[in-house]
Amino acid sequence: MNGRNPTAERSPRWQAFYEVVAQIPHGMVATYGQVASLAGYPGCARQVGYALAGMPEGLDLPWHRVINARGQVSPRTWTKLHEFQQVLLEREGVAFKGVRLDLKRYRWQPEGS
DNA sequence: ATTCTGACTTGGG
DNA sequence: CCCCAAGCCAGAA
Repeated sequence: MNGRNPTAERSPRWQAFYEVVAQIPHGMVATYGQVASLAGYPGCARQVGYALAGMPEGLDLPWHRVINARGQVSPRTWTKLHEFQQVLLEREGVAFKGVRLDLKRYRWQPEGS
């Protein structure tokens, strides 16, 4: 199913997810679970993907920098956006090894650690 | 109110 | 490395 913009704006959780995604630096990536935790909602990884699906088009978010824990772009069910997503990442200098990328190398680590 | 589904994660085998 | 079950939230029927 697809998202609806209105719900995104009245849901504080989705709002928090967007805030985190917006902070992912160029050339780096974060997993859904990571975004969820940083947003203050650990365990809600699924909701992150759900929120991004309903992301307003006007919103300028680096949604392509969010991938799954396996280090690969999550395939969409009804669209080919995953292909586009990989292109966008490669364009930022992220190298894919087949369908995956090296998470240890490209994973975003906020504020030292 | 109940059921199903989805851009997921994690732990075990 | 792969596959499976459970947990998770929100929206649609």
